[in-house]
Amino acid sequence: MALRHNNIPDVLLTPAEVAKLFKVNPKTVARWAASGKLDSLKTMGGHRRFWKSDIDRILGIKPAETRIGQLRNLSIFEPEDKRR
Amino acid sequence: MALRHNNIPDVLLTPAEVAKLFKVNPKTVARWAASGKLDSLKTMGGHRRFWKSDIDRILGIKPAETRIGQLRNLSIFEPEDKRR
DNA sequence: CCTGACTTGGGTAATTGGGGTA
DNA sequence: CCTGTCCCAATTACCCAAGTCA
Repeated sequence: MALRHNNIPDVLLTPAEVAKLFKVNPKTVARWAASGKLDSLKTMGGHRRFWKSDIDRILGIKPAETRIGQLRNLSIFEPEDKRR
Repeated sequence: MALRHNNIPDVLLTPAEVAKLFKVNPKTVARWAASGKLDSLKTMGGHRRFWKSDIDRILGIKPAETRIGQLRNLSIFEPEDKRR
């Protein structure tokens, strides 16, 4: 799994990041989400975030790892006595 | 294990942890709390902590799919109207 | 030519990110 | 080192008009 500098895997992507991957306008990505073509969740402020696993699967880059699987691997979900 | 106001066992997350989960800046999480969009409590030093169950729910993760969620699924911790 | 479905781009308001500071 | 707060620029959401095409 791709790890960031802080050892936390990238799970969500911003509209701009998705747009760069597909080489489309960020506005187009928003329309994909609005029309249900691409699943997304929203921040408390209403901005969209996309599941990296969805994007990877669509791009055919990686054998899809489930969203839950990715989240489970986050260190903050480990038992507190085994952190760090 | 921290107990929430409704006596349901829960886990607390720091602003940085919540920020990573939502792929936003920690300062954004602080704004959510300051504006009442996200429930939080404050440590004795004035720093915020967030309820993991809140984050899970917003992210669209079913309780059964998380560690703490497994505990919450015990019927004795479930609200009457939601027991199964 | 007209029509309906769809896509694209502009304008505006709101949210977010990053710097500086405490 | 992490966080809270303020400021300002960048990003995004949403609405709506203009354009495309069958």
